[in-house]
Amino acid sequence: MQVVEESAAKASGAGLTERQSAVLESALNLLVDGGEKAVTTAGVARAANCSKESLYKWFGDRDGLLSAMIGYQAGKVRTVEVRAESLTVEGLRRHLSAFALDLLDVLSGDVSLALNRLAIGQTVRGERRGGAASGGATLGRLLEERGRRQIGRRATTLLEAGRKAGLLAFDDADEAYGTLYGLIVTDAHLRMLLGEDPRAMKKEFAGRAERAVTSFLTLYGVGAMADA
Amino acid sequence: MQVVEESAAKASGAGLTERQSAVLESALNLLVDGGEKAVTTAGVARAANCSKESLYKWFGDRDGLLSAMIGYQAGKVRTVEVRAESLTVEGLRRHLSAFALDLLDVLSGDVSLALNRLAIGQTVRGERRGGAASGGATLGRLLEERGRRQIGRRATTLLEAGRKAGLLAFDDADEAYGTLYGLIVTDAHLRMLLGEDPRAMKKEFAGRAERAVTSFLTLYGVGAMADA
DNA sequence: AAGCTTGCGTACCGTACGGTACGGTTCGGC
DNA sequence: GCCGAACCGTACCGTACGGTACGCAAGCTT
Repeated sequence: MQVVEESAAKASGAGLTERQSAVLESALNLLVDGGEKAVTTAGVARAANCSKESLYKWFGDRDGLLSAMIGYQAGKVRTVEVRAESLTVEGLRRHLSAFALDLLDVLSGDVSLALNRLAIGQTVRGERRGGAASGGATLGRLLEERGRRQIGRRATTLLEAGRKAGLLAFDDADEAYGTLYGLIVTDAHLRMLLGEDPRAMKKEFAGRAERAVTSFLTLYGVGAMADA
Repeated sequence: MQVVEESAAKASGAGLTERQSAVLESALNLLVDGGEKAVTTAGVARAANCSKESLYKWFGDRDGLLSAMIGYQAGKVRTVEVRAESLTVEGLRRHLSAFALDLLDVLSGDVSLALNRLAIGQTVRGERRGGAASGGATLGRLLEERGRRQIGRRATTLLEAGRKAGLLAFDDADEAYGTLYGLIVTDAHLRMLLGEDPRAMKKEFAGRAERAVTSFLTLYGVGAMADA
């Protein structure tokens, strides 16, 4: 039994045909420059040259579509695993700076901002609205799991490597990561979510990243690390 | 010419009668436990026992109503000016801790979270949607001006006082404040915006504030400040 | 007491959107 | 060459909401 559907299809996300991925891509574009209200079922269908009926067949629901959009986008972000061996002072600093820049780049991305706005807009009082199609995971949680946690893992492994190499000192890796995150991002993310122009902020990213890393090393670096 | 309207009316906000303030209060309650979609003109009218016609007469528009809600709530937050004279080492630390706790309390408040979600939900790609009634200020900008900046001023004056007393060392007060903000808040605000239960996080606020202040003093404190 | 303003309650209209149904078309399999 | 599945395009339905209009009661001003 030769299953064509499996050989030809299956893009990045979990069990999505190419067609469906293309549709989600269109939907994301729509979301990016129109906000949530621009993502109407008719609008997506028109933009993607597909029928509403297919949308409902594939995603079940408008909420299902939104969830799929988040899942799809999150699936595209692959965090580069850092090879932590042979970590030198300068190497750690470089890796931290690279991480800081990557983090700022991700957070300031058009799609990321749009999806965060979407998820936040759906959120109500600690509970989330709208039942997602695939198993009850909600948009906010989804975004947190697939985005934040994912990128956090990369950072914590880096920090652990630094500690193991005797370059960093901390008790709780998550706490240290929290500090690093705060130093890097401060309120930039929220300001962008509220509408501040990301392009204007991107110019400051390099300096911001450097300062954050320097401060972080001052706080958690061992010995002469801070001066590196 | 004895103007009754002025003697009897005018609550906290700019030119709002008591009745209107009461209506806005109802609307805020509605927003807090229903999200933006719960704030319908009919719903607000019903909750506040007023007519839709009055709503439109007073606020002109649904967007005007939303703007008024933000302005009203922002008007209620009065930041306590710190008397910066006679600043001691311990005093500075206490003030910083108090600020940190206040900040976390404000950001985790139900109304604050709801309004931030509202403003973020209205935001699209650097521009803001929906023309506010009063002069074109938009929701995101409004929230930023009246909330963030306001509370930021309190912090920067405190930091300036610390520097003048020779307890802190920094070049740019805003930059130092940014660092302080990041250390205190990290990603807690965003997590709450995405639906994390604020009550669960509030338990960690005290410890979080202390750690943040200690770190901040390590970075910017002069001499033995950090050990205070 | 008459008149006017204010504002409540309700009914109403237009529109936009989520969701469904149906006819027509393309494409792979027999 | 025929069949069925998938899918497009569109038309359709119900509902919900923003915004407006009208009728009517309460509280002033004169």
